[in-house]
Amino acid sequence: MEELHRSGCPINLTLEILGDRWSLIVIRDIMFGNRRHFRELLQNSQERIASNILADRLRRLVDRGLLTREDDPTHKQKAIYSLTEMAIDLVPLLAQMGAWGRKHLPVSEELSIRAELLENGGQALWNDFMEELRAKHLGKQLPPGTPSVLAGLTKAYLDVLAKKAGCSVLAENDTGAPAGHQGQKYGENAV
Amino acid sequence: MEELHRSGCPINLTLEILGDRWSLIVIRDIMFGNRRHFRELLQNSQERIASNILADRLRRLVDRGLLTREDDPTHKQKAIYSLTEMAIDLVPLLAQMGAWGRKHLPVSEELSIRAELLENGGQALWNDFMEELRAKHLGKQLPPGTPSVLAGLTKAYLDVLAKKAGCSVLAENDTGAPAGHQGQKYGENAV
DNA sequence: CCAAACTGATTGCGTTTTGCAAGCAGTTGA
DNA sequence: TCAACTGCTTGCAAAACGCAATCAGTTTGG
Repeated sequence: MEELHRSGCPINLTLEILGDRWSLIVIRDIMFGNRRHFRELLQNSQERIASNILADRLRRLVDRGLLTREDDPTHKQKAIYSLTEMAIDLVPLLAQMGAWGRKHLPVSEELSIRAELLENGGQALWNDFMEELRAKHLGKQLPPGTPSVLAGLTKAYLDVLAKKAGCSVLAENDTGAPAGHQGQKYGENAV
Repeated sequence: MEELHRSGCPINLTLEILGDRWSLIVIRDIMFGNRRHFRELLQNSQERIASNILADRLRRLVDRGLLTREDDPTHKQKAIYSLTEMAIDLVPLLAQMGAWGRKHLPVSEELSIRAELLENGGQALWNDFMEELRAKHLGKQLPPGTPSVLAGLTKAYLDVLAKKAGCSVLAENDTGAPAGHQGQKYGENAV
């Protein structure tokens, strides 16, 4: 019988799985960047993850039940990585991490807009986003006509990018409405 | 000019500070265990942190603005470590980590009771707890008569311990009221 | 039909971090 | 005076990390 865990504390057990500098980066990219293949994760990585580290983390996350790996029917060599319910449940944690980082660390504007929207949307937005992830990764059916949270986040990100670029070229990207706002469905900082 | 950060993403920047297996354990013990001295952190550590790792983490956390270190006036060699506002702001993150661990990992009953209370208390309880931490670590004044959140969490922990011990000796620790409940101030799973 | 590009990785190798045990100089309290 | 306590440091082996190059099989474009 081997010593499996340092302690039974929930925070410690969570750290034993997620307590390194790459695991949550990989999950973030799959979750918010919709990267489902090895090369997508490797080449679009903002933080330039090394391929051996990526391979190791994907293996570990599959082992530990946060990801599943399946063959891509369109390509005999391709693997598709999907989030499990366990990983989808990390949405509130990632939202809190983003909020804390935004408040205390030197974040860049374009990369923090999604964190800001997620923070302001509160639990209601997180729940909608998690339902969307369940549809995308677990095959769960979604009510038709459901607006995509991820699309909203991505649009806001691109709008900031365009605006920043526009400052030095042409400021022509304003649509009139503030980026990312979708009516009044989600409260600002709901408690 | 050196490369300081892998990217400006809030989640990444947070991981650059907290993304290891010990930093949040140290903060947890100072925050919930009220350990303020090196030896307290070393010897009461559930996870048996090594002294060189502890020394390194304390130094790093002070460097990065999460802790302060000051001399203890009662002992020329003693150092007192205190949380900064930056660290106190981690309460919601730690609460989410605890909630996730409780849901998905093999936590022990006595070590997860505090996480459960913190989760059920929601933002309102977190705010009260943070105010209490500001009083303890930053010298902020608290309205007189304020009940201690930490005391409630600790009592619940000890009650579970006593009940577990009592099962094999004498089951005499029940007070009638469920452990940790303090009237109806904090909602269950408020959204 | 063949070469180029793409697929998910693996290998080699040097550096950094971790983990464990022991030790240390100064301080305190009995 | 002396044992216990204070915040660490040191030495050393093992593991993890990070980088660059590479690999074999698959698909695609000409």
